[in-house]
Order: sequence, then structure tokens, then C-alpha cells
Amino acid sequence: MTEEEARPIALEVVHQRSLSEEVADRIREGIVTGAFKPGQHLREVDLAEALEVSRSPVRDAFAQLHHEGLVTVRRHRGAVVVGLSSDDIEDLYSLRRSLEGLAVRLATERATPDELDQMRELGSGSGLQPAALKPRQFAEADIAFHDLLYQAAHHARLYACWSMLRPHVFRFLLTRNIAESDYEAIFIGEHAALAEVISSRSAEAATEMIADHLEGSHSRLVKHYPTDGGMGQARGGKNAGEGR
Amino acid sequence: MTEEEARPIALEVVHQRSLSEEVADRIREGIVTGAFKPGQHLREVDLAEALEVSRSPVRDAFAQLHHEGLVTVRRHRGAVVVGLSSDDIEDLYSLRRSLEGLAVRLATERATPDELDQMRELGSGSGLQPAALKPRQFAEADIAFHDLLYQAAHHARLYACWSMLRPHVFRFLLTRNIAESDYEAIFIGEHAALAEVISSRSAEAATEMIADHLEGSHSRLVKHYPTDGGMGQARGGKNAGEGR
DNA sequence: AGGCTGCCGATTGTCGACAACATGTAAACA
DNA sequence: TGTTTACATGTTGTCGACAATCGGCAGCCT
Repeated sequence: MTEEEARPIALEVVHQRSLSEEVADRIREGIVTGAFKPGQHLREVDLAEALEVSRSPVRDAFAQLHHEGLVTVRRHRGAVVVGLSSDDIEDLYSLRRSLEGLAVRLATERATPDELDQMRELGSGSGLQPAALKPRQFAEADIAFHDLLYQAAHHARLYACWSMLRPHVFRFLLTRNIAESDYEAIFIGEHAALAEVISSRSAEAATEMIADHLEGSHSRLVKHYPTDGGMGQARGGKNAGEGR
Repeated sequence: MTEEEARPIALEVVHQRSLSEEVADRIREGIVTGAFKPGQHLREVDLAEALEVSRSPVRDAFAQLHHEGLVTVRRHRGAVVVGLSSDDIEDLYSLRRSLEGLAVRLATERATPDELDQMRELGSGSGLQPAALKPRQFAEADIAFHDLLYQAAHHARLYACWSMLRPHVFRFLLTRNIAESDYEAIFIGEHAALAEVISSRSAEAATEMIADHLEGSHSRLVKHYPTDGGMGQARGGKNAGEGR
């Protein structure tokens, strides 16, 4: 019975990432960090030779980014980086309220002890020095906590929905002006409390708490967001309006 | 000032559909109707020559269907039609409860008079003869009503989430065993009532009503669903579990 | 002078071919 | 005879080239 795989060999599986995924990551990185500005036209050939790949992976990457809503693709006119508008913040957070409400309820039921440990770990914000205010690092930690929350819900489609929202939330977190007190409040405050209440398996308290947390996060975002001064909506109409 | 486009010319825009979209439609059709069975391996070359196109559009179509969650794509192993399981129904409807709750609330605020008219029209189920029990036709009408509801919410990302759910809901509606009374209850009953209450702009009543409607729809589905007899989960593990 | 129509460059959609990879089979070894 | 390794096969990932299409510009007509 060697079929049982005697010892599982504690080794990390090697993620054989395809070129398409790699390219998508690079472009996504460029968009969320602002290297690619809203409204900018992304040309397949330019990106292809810049990354030293063929157009096919770039094409696949565009499709992926289109699914994520980071670019709009029009027939024979290529990909355009979507703009950030105040309306987008409203849309994003109204959706998050609905989705994360479901996520916490499920998480209180289905989260494994291991996931709860990880949540407390991330919620405590250990390893983050509030002194050195690295926006990128904090944004990543913020996203990571919520990502874990969605994972703990064990609901594949729910997680897929969140995956469509995540890069946008990330982009907003990176774009906004940062207030020092905010992150402390979030990490050693709300995230930690959320981790605790989810661990206690009380659905109502957790639901209420995530609503408050998102409410606070939302208001902080609109408060510290550059008031449509720098980079508004790229095009006049509804950018992500293509049904598809 | 001829810029005003003197008369808008009442002509339908010609939908220049790309081959990729066309191919995606055909394959999706095959999956939801059951022509492609769960677990079946879809080969690019076969589909390409069957549809008389190159592999590229088929590839794009696979990416789209993967995004919709209808197929799983593994590296160098192609696309596999995902299976239908009872758990999927639970996931689907828990998500719908969250999403459509938001949708009706927004619809009560933002639906245009034109959209309200269409909703009443679709809700009345005019043009549908209950006598001739055409599952396909009823399922399409059911989906169409809810689709309009999401559109009336005027929330691009919310609609995108629904677009990921729609084909699955459609598939379940087609797969289940049909009870004659169900559709009457839905159409000349609940949908019509929903259209009315949304037209009256009362958010609370609408929210409560959609919850009831989905609850009923859900229970009808699990009741009339073949109890894992015909075609269960294709593969053992969690099929749509790939985070991607 | 103003507006329309036909071409032109640029960019993407599609195609067929080659290379990389995963799986199943068979031979070789202990 | 059971296990391991190497090969053969089939499928997908990537590539470069061609063709369809879009937007802009110049020339023409009124």
C-alpha cells in the first residue's frame, strides 16, 4: 500500500505560473500603483516587447484584468485603464457591505481553528511598525485580513466576487491620503476585535461589527480621498458599464 | 449646431460580435442544456474544427467560461465542465440573497420609469402559456426578470457579480424537475408583486419580498431537484475552489 | 469656408505552426 | 512479480504573420 503516500513530504508545491498570469500581475501592479494612469491606453505590442513576451500572454492578461474591472476593452481599440471616481467608492462599499456581511456569518460557522489563529495573527498587526508609515505595507495587511475572512467563509463563489473587488479596494487604499491614526484604529482595534468575535462564533455580533468596520473604513476613505482633483473619471460615461 | 444629431435615427445598433463571444455562447449553451455533461473534457482542437474557427477564439471562450465558473481550466489539461451539486445550490442562493437584497434596495431608488414598465411587463409573464410547459422558455423569462432587476440597480459591479451567477442559476432551472404550479406562482404571483412594490419605491417592503421570493425559489429548487441520482459532482474535490 | 468622402497608418482579431508539458504505457531492473 | 524509469502520445502554451477594422487626415465638392 504505497498508494497512501507514506510521508506527505512537507514541501511547498511549486507554483508553475504561466506567462499570462505573470504578465497580468505586472500590469495589475502598474495600475494599482499608478504607474499606468487612468485613461491610459495599453498597447499589446508595447507591453509585449517591454516584458519580452509574445502578444498572446498580454492578450490573456488583458482579458483577466477586464474581468477584474481594471481595464475596459473595446473592439479593435485595445485596453484602457479605468478611472477612479467617488461613485466607484460608493459602489465598492455598498457591495462589500453585502458580501462581507455574508462572509462573516459563514466564517463564524465554518472557519477552521487554523484560520482563526491566522486571523488573530493578522488582526493584531504584528510585524507592522506604525512609526514607519508605509502605505503599501499597511494596505497589503488590510487586504490580507479581509481576504482571509472571505477564505474562512469557505464559499468559492463568494470568494470569486471578492476577487473582483480586491484590486480596486487595494487601489483606493494606495491612492488615498493617509492619516496616521487610521491604521492603528483598524489593526490593533477593529480587525483584532473582529477576529475575536468570529472566534467566539457569535454571528449577530460579528455581523454588526463588520458593518461598523466597513462603515468606518468607507467614511475614512471618502474623507481622505483627493476630492476629484488629481485624476477623475477617465471618460465621461459609465466606464465599467459593459454588461459582458 | 448639427452636432446635436438632429434626429437620433431610431435604428438598432449592429452588434458586431467577435468570434470569441460567439464561440463562448455556443459552448455555454451546450453546458447549460446538458449537451456537455459535467466532468466532460472540452478539447480546444475539437471545438475549433467543429465550429470552424481557429483555436484562439475557443481559447478566449474558455477563459470567459472559466470566469463564469462553468468550466475549470488546469494547466496543460484543458477545460472540464463543472458538476452540479446540492452544495452549489446553497452557495448560489446564499449569495443571491445578499446580492439581490442590495439590488432591490438600489432599484427602488434608481430604477427609471422605463425599467419599471419593463419589469411589470416581464413580471406579468405575458406571452407565456402555462399550458404548454416549456421549461426553457420559463427559465429564460425567470432569468430575464431578475436580470432586469439587477440592471435597474444601476450598479456595474453588482451586475458583474450577478453575471457570474446567472448561467449557473439558469443551469439549475433547466436541470430540475418541474412542477406545474411553480411557474404560475412565480410569474403572475411573486414577480408581478415585486415589480409593483419596487415601482412604489418602498425599500423595506421590497427587501422583504425579494427575501421571501428567493427563499421560495430556493426551496422549490431543492425539492424538485434530482437527489444526486443522475449526475452528481463530477470529481471528488471542491470543483470551483481554484482561487485564481 | 464648411462639410462630406475616400484613403492611410495604426492596432487588434484571427490563424496555423512549433515548443513545452502532463499523462499513460511499456520496458528494465531488483 | 512489484517498482521504477524512459518513452510515446496527445494536449495545451506561446509565437510570429496575415487580415479585418478603427480613427484621423487630406482632398474634393457645394
